[in-house]
Amino acid sequence: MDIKNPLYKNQGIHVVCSLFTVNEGKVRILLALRSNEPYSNKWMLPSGAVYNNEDCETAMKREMIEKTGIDNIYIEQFHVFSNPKRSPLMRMIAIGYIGIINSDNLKIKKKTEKTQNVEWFELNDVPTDMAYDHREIFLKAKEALKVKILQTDILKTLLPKYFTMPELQNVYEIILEKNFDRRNFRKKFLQLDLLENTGKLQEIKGHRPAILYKFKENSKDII
Amino acid sequence: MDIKNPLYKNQGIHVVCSLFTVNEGKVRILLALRSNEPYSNKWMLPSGAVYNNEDCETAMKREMIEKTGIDNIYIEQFHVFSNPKRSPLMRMIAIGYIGIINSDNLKIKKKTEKTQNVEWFELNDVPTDMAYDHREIFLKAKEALKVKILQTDILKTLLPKYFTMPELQNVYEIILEKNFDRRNFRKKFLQLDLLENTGKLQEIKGHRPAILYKFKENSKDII
DNA sequence: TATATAATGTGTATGTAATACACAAATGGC
DNA sequence: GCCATTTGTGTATTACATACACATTATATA
Repeated sequence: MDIKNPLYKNQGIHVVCSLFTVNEGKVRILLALRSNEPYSNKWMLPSGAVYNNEDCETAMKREMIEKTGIDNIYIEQFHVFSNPKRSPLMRMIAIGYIGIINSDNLKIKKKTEKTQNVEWFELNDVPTDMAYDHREIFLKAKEALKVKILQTDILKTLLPKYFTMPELQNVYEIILEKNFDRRNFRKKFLQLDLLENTGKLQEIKGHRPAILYKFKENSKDII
Repeated sequence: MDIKNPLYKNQGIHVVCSLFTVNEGKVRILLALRSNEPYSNKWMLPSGAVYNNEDCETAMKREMIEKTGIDNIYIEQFHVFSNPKRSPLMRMIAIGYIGIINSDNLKIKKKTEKTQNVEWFELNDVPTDMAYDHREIFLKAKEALKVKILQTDILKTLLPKYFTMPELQNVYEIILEKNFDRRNFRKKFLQLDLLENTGKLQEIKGHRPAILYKFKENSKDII
């Protein structure tokens, strides 16, 4: 970071995103591989500095497009990380964001000069030795996601357009780290009146295919 | 703010606290009167700059002691305010905190050079033309308090040591901005097994006095 | 074509919590 | 002693959460 650049001279404010998606029934998070020091060759959460002419949300979306090529994500701040030693070079606080995107909308743009080497990791496969305090940020984001999946309608953003009931249940079980009874889960979800049976079936071999559901248009929040 | 001071040169990070308490059955918030420009003579939420050798929580507690003389508060961050125009002099982001203190613990220290003119306002009497974007921060803090009163045990910190069931219900009704049935509220709260009947009665004239309750030692969170 | 395999889909009974609602009891003031 | 005011209590109904077992639909294979 060039601290002479007047856009963020001595600014010390970073935004950092834990971007979640679901695809092939797995919950995944996007990481970027560092190519420079410090923490060269370590994985990190996509992040960047806030310019003085933008708010943090704008900065976070701009950084995501620049560094990962991913556009049109839903983001929400969840925690500020401000340990004075969290960055070895200079004092940097980080505004932590949760990002949500569904895998249908996932079109990674062309690489540019700023684009980093990014990859989706299953939640269980996230490396433990990440750059900076990003491991801590990731763990706290997972906790924030638990709350949000129960209290908001981010689920609609997270899931692909069509999904089966077992897939939906699986996403809940992975995020909340607990298991549900299949019959009760289905009953509860259907009576929330959020889902629409598309009449179509999953294409799968070897056993009975599941019904494909989608979210109703204009369905209200879960709460 | 002296931007040459190396402790927070060009730092641009503020912490700001919405400190709540309950006394005489009323929910109140602490405001400070500005004596300097900008916004001279307007009320503001207690706030201050984060030094480079401390995290935000430490800075918030230090500022509260310095500016208001109030020590030993429970604080929790709830939102970052980062509109580039929120402060007219320079780019300042604000980490918003909710603070909770019970009125028994409220010993305001002696005035010092830095101490501001502070006052407790009932939630309904908070002035609408506050300094900076502090009105917006206050409104968002009230919303965050609604969530926290339902999902955490801040209630124990908020209330004085002894309180009556109608007082408790009143705090809930003010914060959540809705009314409860007296019988059901009491039943629900007692079955949570958080309260202890002290056997004492409220001292009041003109009608039946209410029983004084206190929180049980080591009682678990409400959730 | 009959059977096995592997998953999905469905219904009912029970317990627990939320809601709705009306009257009796304790104090102070007159 | 009676009134005014506010607190304290119980019960019936409804909605939601939990526990649990068997039938159905598809493919694979003998």
